[in-house]
Parts: sequence; C-alpha cells; structure tokens
Amino acid sequence: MQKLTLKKIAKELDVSISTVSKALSDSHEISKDTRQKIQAFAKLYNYRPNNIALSLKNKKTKTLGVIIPEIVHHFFTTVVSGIEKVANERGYNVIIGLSNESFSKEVINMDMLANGSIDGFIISVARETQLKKDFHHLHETINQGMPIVMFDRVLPEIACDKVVVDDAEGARKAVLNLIDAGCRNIGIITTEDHVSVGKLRTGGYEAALKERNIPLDEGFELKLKDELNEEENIEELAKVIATYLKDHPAIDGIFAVNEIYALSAMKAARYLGKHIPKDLKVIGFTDGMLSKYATPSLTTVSQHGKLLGEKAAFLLIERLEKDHLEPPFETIIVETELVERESTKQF
Amino acid sequence: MQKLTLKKIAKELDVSISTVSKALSDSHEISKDTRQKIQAFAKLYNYRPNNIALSLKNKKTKTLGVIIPEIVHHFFTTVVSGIEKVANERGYNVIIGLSNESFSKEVINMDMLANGSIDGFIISVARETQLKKDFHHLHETINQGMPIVMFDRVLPEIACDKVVVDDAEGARKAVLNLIDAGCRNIGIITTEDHVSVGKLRTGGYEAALKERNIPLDEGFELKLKDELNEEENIEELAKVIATYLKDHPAIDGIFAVNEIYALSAMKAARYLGKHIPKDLKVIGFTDGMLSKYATPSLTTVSQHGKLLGEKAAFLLIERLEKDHLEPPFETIIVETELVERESTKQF
DNA sequence: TTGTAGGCGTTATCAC
DNA sequence: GTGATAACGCCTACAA
Repeated sequence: MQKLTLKKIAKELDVSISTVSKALSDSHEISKDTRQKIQAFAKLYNYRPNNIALSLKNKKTKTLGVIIPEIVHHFFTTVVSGIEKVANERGYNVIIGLSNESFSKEVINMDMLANGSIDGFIISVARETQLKKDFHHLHETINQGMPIVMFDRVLPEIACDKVVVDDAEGARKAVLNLIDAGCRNIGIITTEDHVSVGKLRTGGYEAALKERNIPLDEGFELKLKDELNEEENIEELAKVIATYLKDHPAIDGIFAVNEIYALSAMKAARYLGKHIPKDLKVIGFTDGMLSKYATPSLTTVSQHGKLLGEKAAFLLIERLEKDHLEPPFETIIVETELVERESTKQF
Repeated sequence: MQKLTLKKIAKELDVSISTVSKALSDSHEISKDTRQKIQAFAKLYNYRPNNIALSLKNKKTKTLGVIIPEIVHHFFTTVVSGIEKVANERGYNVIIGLSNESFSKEVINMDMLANGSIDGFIISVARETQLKKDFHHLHETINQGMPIVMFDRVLPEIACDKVVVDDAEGARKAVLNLIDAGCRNIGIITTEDHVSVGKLRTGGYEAALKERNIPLDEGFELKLKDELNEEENIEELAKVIATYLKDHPAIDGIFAVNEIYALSAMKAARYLGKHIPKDLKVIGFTDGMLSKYATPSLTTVSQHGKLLGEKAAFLLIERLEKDHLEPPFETIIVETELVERESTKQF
C-alpha cells in the first residue's frame, strides 16, 4: 500500500496525469463527470500531493528553520512554542536545529538546512558565535536570498529583522523596584560581557542606579564565568555567590540576569543565614517554572517568550510571502513585565 | 547571488550537467583535468546540492518527524535533545510537531509531515488520543510504509518499535525507598487512569506495598483531574492536595507521579504545618530542574529522557537504513534511577 | 572521457 | 475537454 501519486491515479482511471492534476484542483477545464470521478477516487484512497515534489516545483518548502542554543531551557522552549503556533496557523512546519552554544554546530546546522530544506531562519545565536564574532554563515545565508529573523541574542552587525526583549528596560524596572522596596546597596549577578543580553541587562541596572542617584560600586557587579552555567556546577555557583555576598555584607538587594543565578543567590543567602526577603531582596530575569515554584517564590522579569516567538514567526512568514527580501528591516521590541512574588516582599 | 545548481555550473564551464555531477562525486569516468576544474569552481562558489531535489530523487528526506504533546516541558525537551543528538550524528534533521495534547492537532500535524516531508516518526501520543482510543492516523501512517517509534506514552494497540521508561519499576523502587525510610502510610498522587504512564506508576506503587505486606488503602490514592495540570491552576492544585492530606492525617509518605504534583504536595504540607521530610517524606517522578532547585530539594525518579530520545532515534534510523519495515518490533525499556535528595532524608 | 535521456511528483503552458 | 511537454535539481544507465 504505497503512497498514491497522480501517475497511479491516471493509470488506474485511464486518463492523463495532467487531467488528474487539473481535476483535483477543481479546474473547469475538466468535465464535471471526470472531475467527480477522479475526486472520488482520490478521496477514497486518500490521495495527498507529495510535499517534496511541490517544494521542488515551487521553490518553497513551507518550513521554517529554527536555530537555538539549547532546547532544555524554558525560555527557548516558550519561544519555540510561539513560533510553532504561528507557523502552524499559516501552514508552515518547523525544523529545529540546536547549536549547543557552539559556533561550529551552529554553522553545520545552518548549512544543512540552507540547501533547500527551509525557506528562512529564526535564530538566536550561540554564545560562542557572539564571542568569536564570526558571522560569515549568517551573511552567506542572507546573500543567497534566504531571510533570517534573529531573536533575543541579536547581532547589530547583521542586517535582518529582529525581535528582542526589552532587556535594558526590564532590568531598569527591576532595579527601580528594588530601590523602591528600600534597598540601597544593590548588587548585580551577571554574565561575561560578550553575552549581549547580559550586557544590556547590566546597562539597565546601571541606568536605574544613576536615575536614583545611587553611586555605582564596581565591586557590586559580579560577572560569572560561562563555565559556571554547566549543570554540574550548581554547587560551585552558589559558593561563588556566597563568597561575593560575604565580601559585600552591605548588599541588601540582588538583581540577577537569569533564574538560576537568582536561585543560587537565594541559596547562598541561606548559607549565610540571611533571610529573604527581609535581609536580602532578590529579582531574577526570565520567568520560568523555577521562579514560580521556588521558596520563597521569586520575583522576576518576564520576557513573554511565546509572544516573542509569535512575532518572529510572523515577521519571517510575512517577508517570505511578500517575497520582499530587501531592507528596510524591522526590529520589534517585546516589553518585559515585572512579576512580583515573595522574594521582594516588604515588611 | 542565487543558489548555484549543476545546470549553472555546466553552462558556466561549458560541459554537460552529468559531467559536472560525476566530477563532483569524484568519478573516475571524468578526466582529472575537468574534475579538478569543476571541483575548484564548485568550491569557489560554494556549491551545495539541493536537499529537496535529492529527497525527491532518493525518496528519502533524511529528516525525522517528532510529535510531542508539549515543548514547554522538561522531560520532552530532554528527549528531543537526545533525538537531535543522534539524528545529527547520522546526518538527519528533526522536524518538530506539537499536539498540545489535542487529538486533532496530532492528526493534522502528522498528516502534514507524512506527505513526503519526513522518513519516519517518533511520537509520544497526546492525552486526548489515549482517551479517545482513535488510532487511525497511526495505522494509516504505518500502512503507507512509514515507520513509527513510540516513546513514553506508548500504545499496545500499535505494532511498532517502542522506547519506554520503566514506569512501574521506577514507582516500585520509589515506594520501597519510602518504606525503608520508615513510612508506613504512603499516599500516591496520580493522574486519571487513561494516562498510561500514570496508571503504570500507580501499579508500581501498589506492587511495592503488597511486597512489604502493607495493606492498600483506597483512600490513599488521589487521582487528579486533567484540568488541574493547567498552569493557572497551581494554587488550586495545592489546595486539593491539602484537603487530601488533612483528610488522611496518618499519611507520612507521598509518591507523586510527576514533579509538579510532588512540589504541590510539599507546598500543601507547608500550609498544614507539616515538616518535610520529618513529618512527611515526598518522592516525585521526572527529574527536572524543579526537583533540583526546590526547597527542600526533591527526591525523584529520573527517567533519563535524553537517553530515551537517543534510543528512539537510533531505532528509527536503523529501521530506515536497513529498509526493513516488517516485524519483529523492538521495545526498549530505559531504566529509571532514584535520585535521593532532601525530601526523603531520615532523622 | 563526455554527453544524452529518463525519472522522482507536481503544475503550468500549449496543442489537439 | 483532454493530453503532451517542459520544468524544478539531481542522479545514473546508457550512448557516443
């Protein structure tokens, strides 16, 4: 019971292939009789046109390539769900490629997909790519006429549509919230500078302090090495933060650029016998499961990942269907939202 | 700067298409001279064969279709990462389709992919599909010669390769652990019966009690309605569990069939002033982030999702490449592992 | 050593 | 109203 094709239908009903094709698209060129006969037959044996053949003919695959650094990651996962939603609504499929934060895997994955498998990319670049600043694969892709939409970790060097979280503003609002809650010595736990979003969030932190005339204390900025993000270094992470908190006993508020850092900060505070939120208030970035279920539950800056994914897919599909690959390009900023929970409660 | 094709190279170098094709596959039919010339040209302009054309010709797409109920879900996400790893190693791409636990979305998604876009499926069926027991889409797919590998939520009614977690045994080990830790009145928080894994885990729970001659108390089994799994019902969930715990004050151990239920049980216990693990020990199923970062950290049954995904991809690719679609089919059981943390510590 | 022709499944154009 | 033909990009058996 192999797949049915136009050819087989044609042979079976003793008509030509093109007659079948036309009949199935309900063309008025074909007599009502033959049309109905062919349609009935096709329906009975559940004929479906072969996507691959259509792709070859139309030079459109109706599938989007999504390249993300990691899939076991709540934020990216929400973005993908948003992409998938819009893609599906508009008849597109979604192929996922994982870079694992590696430059070469990102390149290989894109190469694999760029050769006809997809119509366009939605990508959040790997950390290593940001570090190396080697963007040849992105340039080549665009030069070949394949549109790219970047999200979250975007590159100013690349001319394409972008969807970003309002990182700086989200961080600013978070830090202002800490200040309003009475914190005066606010620390930040962030990533190394090459991670664009880490840098932006740090910028927002600094802006908020400046705005309220709180002097910036360099020592209050803790930049954590990339290696500490590995799963097996959970304990190590908390220890590093504990040391930092001990070295700066005045700190009464922490803004962390992600959930894990925030939770680790809470754990570290617990080691030191500090009560949260009484002695130390904490705000994280990325509103995932962890924040919701933590004890105390964690106040976070929600990024609306799903919405972000929807916008990215929308942007890409619009560009594809309008067949308009030239500038101007759009950058959509998705607003963040402060979700207040127990870790910043006032007494 | 459009994509380069054999045709264009042929015209450019004034040879025939087949010469180019042969030269690029380094065929000895072609003289060393022309071969080198063509290869150099192709390399210079970065020629890549078009995947779609290859797929059409070879009737192989080298891509796997993965259908899962949800992507914002740690377990499925780890499985996908395992699938992606093996797929990539063997030159396959991965298309993701989300069913959102809906029967019709599952059918639509599979239909969309089954028409040539992929070579085979890896699927964990939607809750609604298990409930409806309508498997026509799966049967049709298999009848058309497209192999399926089912994982986690598998159906005995379908003849295909399967990869499952050792649910019953994992549950049994967990409950035995509770008993050994001194619990005598052990409750279970589980799903409705139509969820296959919920049922299996409940079976393991009952087996463990029987094994240790602890009488089964029907009232100790709390079956939670599907609706309570929705995000917005977090608080509701904890309340239902709190009522249950209050109604059965003797309970000193809880086995929950997933992370959320386990965490909600801990929250409920906290409402009631019960100390964990002193008054109540808790074990969950699914070793995700939440368990690791909970306070107290949660003892769980780890399912090794990534390994499971790797096995599933391996099974599918093997079957595809051996071009052997007939029985016998294989069922691989991935062992679970009890990860002991604070929620079951003895005093 | 190189080139021609046919076919994978589809649709569109043009001829009958 | 129906059918033959070409084309999408590739590969390969078979000529030349």
